[in-house]
Amino acid sequence: MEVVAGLDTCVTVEPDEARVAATRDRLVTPSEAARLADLFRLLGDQTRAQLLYALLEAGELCVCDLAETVEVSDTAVSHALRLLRTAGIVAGRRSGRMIYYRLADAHVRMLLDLSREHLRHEIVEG
Amino acid sequence: MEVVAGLDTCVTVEPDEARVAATRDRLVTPSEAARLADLFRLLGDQTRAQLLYALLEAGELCVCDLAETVEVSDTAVSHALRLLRTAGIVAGRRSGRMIYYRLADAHVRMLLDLSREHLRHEIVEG
DNA sequence: TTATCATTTGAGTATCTGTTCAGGAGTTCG
DNA sequence: CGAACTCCTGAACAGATACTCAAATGATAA
Repeated sequence: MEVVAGLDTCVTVEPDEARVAATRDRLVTPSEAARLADLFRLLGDQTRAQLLYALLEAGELCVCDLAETVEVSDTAVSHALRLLRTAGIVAGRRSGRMIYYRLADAHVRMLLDLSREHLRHEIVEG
Repeated sequence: MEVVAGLDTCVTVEPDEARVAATRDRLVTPSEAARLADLFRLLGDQTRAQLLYALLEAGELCVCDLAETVEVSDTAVSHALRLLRTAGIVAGRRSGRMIYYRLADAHVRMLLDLSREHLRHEIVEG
């Protein structure tokens, strides 16, 4: 806990190296953080978020109904769904000309639920 | 449930207008979705995610320790923290020259926890 | 005071991203 | 077959974004 010499960052105080090392051990690894960030980034777009919450409510919707619900173009929905599909967040089922999409990940469903509650409580509490 | 005429999208099948309208009623509003997307977007960056998970483990860390833990520049950490601080996700406490940051939102803490579990289970299950 | 340290801020820049547009692939029906 | 419909794909463009660098702020110590 003494002063450490010869480094370039805040080295004159105690909880430095030991604390950083201890935290880094239990921490998510950089690649885990990258994967988590990838997941959050997919939810972090208004169009995709609306699509996911629509699927959360309706269970299953085709692209054109999703486009109408969210009020964006079919093409934009299709691009958005491709990202979500590639990540395993949604899955599609073909029926004739239509493709019905649904949520395909229980954990994501929980994340959507939890954060919606977060928002509603936040509004109440101010 | 009959065929509806005179519209521009998939109108030849049943669950169209009624289903869209019903979904849209119970749905999060566009502005709610925007706020939720804003929240997720903040978590959707590797640097910020690592910072948040570091704070989740350590409880409280100063900027320079965060920079060392996450291995990015102090300036980049400061920019990242400003976004998180503005959104109310983290809060800072000044002590001398240092500013110690901590998680400031219980719901975000739950989101971080839940999604970390999601990742670890996903890896086990394939 | 001056010097040093921790953090912040603003500008500049390169990269990423979400949309639109035009066209293609797959399906159904006449 | 061809027409109509649903959906997907790729290119291109505008806007967002995350970093670096240089400079400023706030605090401690000599």
